Amino acid sequence: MRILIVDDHPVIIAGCRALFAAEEHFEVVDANDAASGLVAFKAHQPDILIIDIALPGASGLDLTQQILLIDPQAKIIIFSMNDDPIFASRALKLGAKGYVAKNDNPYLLLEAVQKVSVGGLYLMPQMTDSLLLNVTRQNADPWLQLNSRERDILRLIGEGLDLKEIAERTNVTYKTIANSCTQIKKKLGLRSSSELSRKAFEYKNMI
Amino acid sequence: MRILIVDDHPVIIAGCRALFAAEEHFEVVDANDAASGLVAFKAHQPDILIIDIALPGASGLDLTQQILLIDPQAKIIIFSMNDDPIFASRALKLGAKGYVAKNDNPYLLLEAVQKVSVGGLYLMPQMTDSLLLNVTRQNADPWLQLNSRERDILRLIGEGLDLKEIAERTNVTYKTIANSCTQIKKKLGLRSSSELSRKAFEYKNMI
DNA sequence: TTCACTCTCGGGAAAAATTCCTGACTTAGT
DNA sequence: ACTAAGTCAGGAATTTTTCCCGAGAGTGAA
Repeated sequence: MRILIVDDHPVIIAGCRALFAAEEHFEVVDANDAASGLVAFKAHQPDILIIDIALPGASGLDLTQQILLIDPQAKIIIFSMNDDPIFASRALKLGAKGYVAKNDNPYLLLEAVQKVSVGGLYLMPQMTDSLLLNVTRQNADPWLQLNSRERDILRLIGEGLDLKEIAERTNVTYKTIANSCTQIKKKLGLRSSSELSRKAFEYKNMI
Repeated sequence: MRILIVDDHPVIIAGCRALFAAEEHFEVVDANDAASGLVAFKAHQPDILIIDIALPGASGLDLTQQILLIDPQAKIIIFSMNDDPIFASRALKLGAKGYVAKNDNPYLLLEAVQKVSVGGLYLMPQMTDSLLLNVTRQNADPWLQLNSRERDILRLIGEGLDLKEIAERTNVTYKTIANSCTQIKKKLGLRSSSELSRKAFEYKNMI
């Protein structure tokens, strides 16, 4: 079974390689950003992909979407620093087949690979509960309440632009942006623009 | 030679173990937060410590200080996600003997261990230049310009408190906090409270 | 002690950002 | 064509932030 690991931290790749080296029948290839990940996917036709979210440039979730456009059957496991279940939820919605957080036992990654390789889904145990809760109440993911312009603004805030710069960039008035920000804060339940800015940064790979 | 690795991501520890397993004469022990790192330090008396910065609870820089209080000769290498030279600068000032970023070749870590074990210092190549620049101009590290209350405020902002909450917590007026924030922004060259909040969060392990 | 200096704390007023309310305009559905 | 819904933006009120200033505490030297 061929596994493609996409991660910008070589030591993580080394850790994964060590994990799979202990097992039989695994062949590992790697890439360290989304662009070369896509190239490696086409070149090596891996059975399973293990993709980090926070990559330089395009995020691992972007890469996931690109790969699923090429091969809707691709088996992708997201392996991320972030243990917020909202990331797992987003990843699964995009079509990933598994989610494992890096601060958990790497053995879970092996479990995930085995489960996903036979067509299953895999989620870290502690994620399933909160995720099920989210699924039962409709729209517990507040990010989905944002419209496309609000999402654009959020992304630009995440990149560090201030409202004036965003207004210029998007060719709308400062007032409009300010009003939209008020909306965004309301929808996401944030109390200040500082909190907004921090969330935008924290979740920029997901927006 | 005994090495203690302190990192909250098991896969990183696995990567490091794989790295050292390929060499002779290394014995690796690990811990996954600052508290158990300190315990492991006392228990195993390692020759070299490899410490992550972003640990849950107390940061790796806190742990570095604690360990150096116990043994000023301890040989500590900081191994962090963060490639901002200001972290390296801070780490060395605190008494760490080396700094390697995780997004670089793990082989550098081996180099660092070898250099530090014989009493040297080790810095990633791309850090030395900007660090030397910082040393030549005095006080290029703007964080040092902050007084202790400003630092407190910055830390509380990093924890997500707003100015009113900080005022209550520290028993000073909202006005005073607001004025101090203005000062902090000026000293650090930040343009908005959003930027301040984000920096406070990003650098909270360093303040 | 007394003077000079510095630092901390916080008030007042001006400036800037944010919010709430509103209306004009566009687009889609019936 | 007529509602319904969504987008854009202005006015006015409100809140936050800045700038300037002064009172008081602490320090050190003559």
